[in-house]
Amino acid sequence: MRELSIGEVAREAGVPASTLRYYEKAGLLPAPPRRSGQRCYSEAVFGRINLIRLALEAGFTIGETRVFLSGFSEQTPPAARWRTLAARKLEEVNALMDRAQRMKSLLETSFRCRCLRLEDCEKFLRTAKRRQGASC
Amino acid sequence: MRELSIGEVAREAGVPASTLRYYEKAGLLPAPPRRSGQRCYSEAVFGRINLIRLALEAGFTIGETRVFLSGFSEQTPPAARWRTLAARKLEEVNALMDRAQRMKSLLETSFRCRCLRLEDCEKFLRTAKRRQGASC
DNA sequence: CTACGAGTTAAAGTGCACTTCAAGTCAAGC
DNA sequence: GCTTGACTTGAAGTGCACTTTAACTCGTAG
Repeated sequence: MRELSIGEVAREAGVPASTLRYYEKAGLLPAPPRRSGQRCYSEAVFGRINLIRLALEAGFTIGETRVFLSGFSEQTPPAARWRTLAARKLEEVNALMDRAQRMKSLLETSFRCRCLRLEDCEKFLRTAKRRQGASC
Repeated sequence: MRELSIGEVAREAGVPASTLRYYEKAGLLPAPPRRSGQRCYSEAVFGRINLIRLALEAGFTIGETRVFLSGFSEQTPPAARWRTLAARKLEEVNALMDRAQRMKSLLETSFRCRCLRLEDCEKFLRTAKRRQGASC
């Protein structure tokens, strides 16, 4: 299997080397073996990096992402702690999608309509807050 | 129209008073008239606060939110700058929803399946990254 | 008159996710 | 042997969105 320096991993993954070191110190990336002091990665690291980026971009903190990842690497069935986190995060992700959807509606509507006063769009907002589909 | 102190607004809107002052200094909330030095809000402030929270929760920065709000309050047709921002942000919101959807799929799948090794789920991830619906 | 709670300000502090810096190590090329 | 470039470390710095602090002013109740 191909062996990669931190610079190569950084280039291919599109993540700064400093970030990879940071993830390692934070416990998100396992410390790879060293060749004369330098990190020597296998290609498997890319999958791990993708998981980390996905989790962080979905709103996980570093600490939560660590638990999330540990849930995958344990040999035992998913730890209760991980399942709890996953369930809670699923709700958060749902809430995030809700907000994003509302913002999206608001942006799209504001392209179509020509509210001259903020108040009008606040009315839209109040409607959009609970159910979407109001006209402005 | 009802006049409200910063404390009342804070309580009813569920936002700390310090945050309202911060929004004012940042140019997100218009400075309300003062009664013997103290801020005297009208109920209209709640709509504005809702807009701000929605924008921030959808990933707008403070600066972007300021432009976004100014687009609504101008008497002229939407400023070009605002339309540009809105278009760009619409794309970002779409990307955010994409990532959230992938994270959601990943979380839901990891509830259903029992990956014993991280690698298996990385395979899922790679599939999920482009199109969703892979089985683990 | 005094005490109190709620408000005011500028300025400093916080937590997160990185990023940059300073000083040093290492292998390869000239 | 010396230089170069990529790497190493711990520590300090950055940007954002607040939050806390310190010292102060008000209006009202007792």
